Amino acid sequence: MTIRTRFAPSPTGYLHIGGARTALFSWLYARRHGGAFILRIEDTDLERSTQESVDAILQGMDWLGLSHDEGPFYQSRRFDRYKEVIAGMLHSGHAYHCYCSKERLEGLRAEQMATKQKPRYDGLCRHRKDVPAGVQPVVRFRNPDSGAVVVDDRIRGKVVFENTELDDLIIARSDGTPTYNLTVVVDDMDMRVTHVIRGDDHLNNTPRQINILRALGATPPQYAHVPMILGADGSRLSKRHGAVSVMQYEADGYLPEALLNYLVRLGWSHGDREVFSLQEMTELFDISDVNKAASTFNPEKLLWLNQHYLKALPEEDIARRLQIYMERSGIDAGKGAPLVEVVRAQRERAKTLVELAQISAFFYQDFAQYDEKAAAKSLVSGAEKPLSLIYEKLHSMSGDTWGQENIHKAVENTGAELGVGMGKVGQPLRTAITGGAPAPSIDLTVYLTGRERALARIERALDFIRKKNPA
RNA sequence: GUCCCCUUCGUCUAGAGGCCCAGGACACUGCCCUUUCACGGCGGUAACGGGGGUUCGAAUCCCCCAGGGGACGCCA
Repeated sequence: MTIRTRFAPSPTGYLHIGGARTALFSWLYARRHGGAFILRIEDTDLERSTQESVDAILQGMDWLGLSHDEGPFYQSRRFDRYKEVIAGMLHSGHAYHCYCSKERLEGLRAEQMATKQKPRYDGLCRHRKDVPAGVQPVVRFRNPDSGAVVVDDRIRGKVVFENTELDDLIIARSDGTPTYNLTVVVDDMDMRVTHVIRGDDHLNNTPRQINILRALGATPPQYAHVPMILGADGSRLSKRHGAVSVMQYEADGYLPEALLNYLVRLGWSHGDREVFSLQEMTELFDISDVNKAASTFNPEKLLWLNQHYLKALPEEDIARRLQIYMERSGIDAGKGAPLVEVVRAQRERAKTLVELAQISAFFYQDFAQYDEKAAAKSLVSGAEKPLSLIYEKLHSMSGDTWGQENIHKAVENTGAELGVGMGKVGQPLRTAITGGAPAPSIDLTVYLTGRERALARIERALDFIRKKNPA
């Protein structure tokens, strides 16, 4: 039997971290077994579903590289099918019309809570023969009232629910539209989904869904409920814990490789291994190796992985991506050293692409002002001589002598001629060129900045020193 | 409140009765490398929620408690 998994988000917001991880697990499981990964948009709640959310989810999946084989299917376009199923259930007696008002239901709930009972529908309309006038009824599933349902979960093991704990849930609203518990069941059945991998907030829905499936004469799929991802304070991950939208991470300069790697390690592991490419996780991942306990989202580790990939991926690849971030911050990387060379020189100094763009900006455009600390430390009166001398040496270099090695010699000679250490030359020069930003070795930094730009920066530094220390 | 689930360093986790006075990773931290910032190398601090069993022996099995999370909607 071919493995078929699905990711079924409801388009009421962006693709968040938790959703991305369940999507990843489903995707990995399907890929691992040469199966199919289905994308389904659960938009039966017409009030809350939006096209923007659909787009955001699609965009997030695309950025992560979690490609689907079938879909996206929209539940809102399958209403006829659901109506057909509901009619059948009504006909067979597995469902019935309920005319109870919302007020009665609310009262019932309040009463049950007050007497410390689990709130549930009392079944008043189960055997109702009359049809109250002027009331648009909902449709309820007639849940078995005895026995138990065993959910044999691939992650949790066997979980038993007594049918007496379950009530008759609404499968169609009074306006005739179907609800979640009916649509998932029908779709998973129609789409021949073999493994339902989803958040464990759905574990409690599972016995109801199994009952509906049985009423429909279908065989329930395999279930795997993955634990939730919590924020640092132990509560459900939300906006106040920082970024939760997958695309926010893209905006912040994270690499999808890093996010995927971080996510897969949340609740899953393979020995002591920490780094996995998508290819590697596909080979190693198994749903039954997923942990049962919820895990806390840790931004620092994500950052570490991001830096790891910034260092490990091919430099041309990083350069190509960096280009986009340079453009976003208004830096024209066309005017100056090839971006690949800058990436090679700078990448171990940044944790995100945004940061990499920031610390590399000085190669392509003048900085607004010096870093205060750096200027106070190195752009002092004693730096005037070394700067003037290195200026002359650099100035005398022409297009074909302008190279890292010659610059290195020039810096060395400047120090030697003035009888001072490398620090007395290198430090001021560094600040003059970079303004105080983190940078590679001084010769490489000067070289990549380019002759004209470097000379202009030294002049600027000399001006700065003279203004601060009038003769 | 009721039902369901969970519980190893601050965090992610390894561990499926002796290999564990508990291993790896992030973070933190000491030293080394480095006349910037980083990278890197070598160390360090730090955990089996509590209580009962079972067993020659328990982080691993059983029970109870506590704590946390989830569900209880004409949301998904």
